[in-house]
Amino acid sequence: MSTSSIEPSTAVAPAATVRIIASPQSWVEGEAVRQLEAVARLPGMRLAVGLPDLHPGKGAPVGAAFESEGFLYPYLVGSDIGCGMGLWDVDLPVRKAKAERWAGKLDLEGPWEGDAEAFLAGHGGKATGFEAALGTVGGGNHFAEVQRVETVHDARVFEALGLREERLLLLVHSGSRGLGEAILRTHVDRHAAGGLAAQTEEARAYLERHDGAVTWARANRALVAERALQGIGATGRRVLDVCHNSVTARHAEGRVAWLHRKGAAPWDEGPVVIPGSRGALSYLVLPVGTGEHSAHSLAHGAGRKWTRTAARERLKERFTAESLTRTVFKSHVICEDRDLLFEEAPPAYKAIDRVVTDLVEAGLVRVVATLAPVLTYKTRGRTAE
DNA sequence: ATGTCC
Repeated sequence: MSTSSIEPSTAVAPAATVRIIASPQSWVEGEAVRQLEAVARLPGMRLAVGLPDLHPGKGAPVGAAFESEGFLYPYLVGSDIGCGMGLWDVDLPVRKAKAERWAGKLDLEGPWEGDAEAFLAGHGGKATGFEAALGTVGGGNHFAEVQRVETVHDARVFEALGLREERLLLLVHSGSRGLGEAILRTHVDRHAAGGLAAQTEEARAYLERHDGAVTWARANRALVAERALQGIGATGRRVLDVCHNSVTARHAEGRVAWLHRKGAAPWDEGPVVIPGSRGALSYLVLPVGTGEHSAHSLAHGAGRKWTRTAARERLKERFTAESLTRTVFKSHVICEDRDLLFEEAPPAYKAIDRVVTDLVEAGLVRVVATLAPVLTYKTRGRTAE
């Protein structure tokens, strides 16, 4: 056995530890693994973790967390800085749900009538020039969804969160809209996918804008929730709000590690919701154990199984658009963009149950409750022929 | 993902 040979490449830049937390049943595309390994070779990278929703992204994979030292990488966070999930406890019993009536009333895309700058200030944010978009849900996989409790698995934690089985919930998935995109573009214009030395003025400036986008995105989810609640004639209380696209400093043993999350929920900020696709359950989970193994991160959703193009092609043969506006839970989907309806259909995503089971078996979470959709808002506009 | 390609 030889112990002396060193790969020339590792002698120059030792690759980070690469770890994928997924059972064989959680199929992970080869391209996503290649992307994870490529990230692991970036200067300063120490740990690259793929979560069970790992799938290929634009250059860097989604459903992953990366820890580096000395350098940070805006490109790994991506353009939707601050994107995440907020959950509201709705002051309305399930039996009062009027999905069809509500469906006609909701508008989460038109400009908000109120004072966006003041709303942002109330949530600790400063004006950025993007306030016209505050309170709009955005496109792609973003949504606002009224939910009901399907099953409570951990009554003690469920009750400690002030939740009640008979009450409706509201889950909002949205981000920083044009703001995060503009911040990343400024970086990419100069550095492409390259990183920033952590001690530089440029890194400091990026982090300041990044943190502003995280605050903006959180305020945005709060305003989307406020508009949705107003639309259904209810009030609500924010139960949790977590961001799954960010870079944050972690201080340990006198060193600073830069924790990048790209489609990875935090393990260290209390309970999180891992949403299923619109036709599947969402999971309210409590992080447990130690987060070291998973870079203090969790899966952020089911994870795409088919590309948007493939989903359109395959699903248009199997389903009508009309049939996709109803789910197996008898819930409604407001999605007047026909292509998006196919792109976001449940079969385009992995099975959320398996993704969550993988997290449970990895000792990362305990399931508190499952949540079923009642009414999902995707989009009203853009009716593509 | 994106005041998204006019």
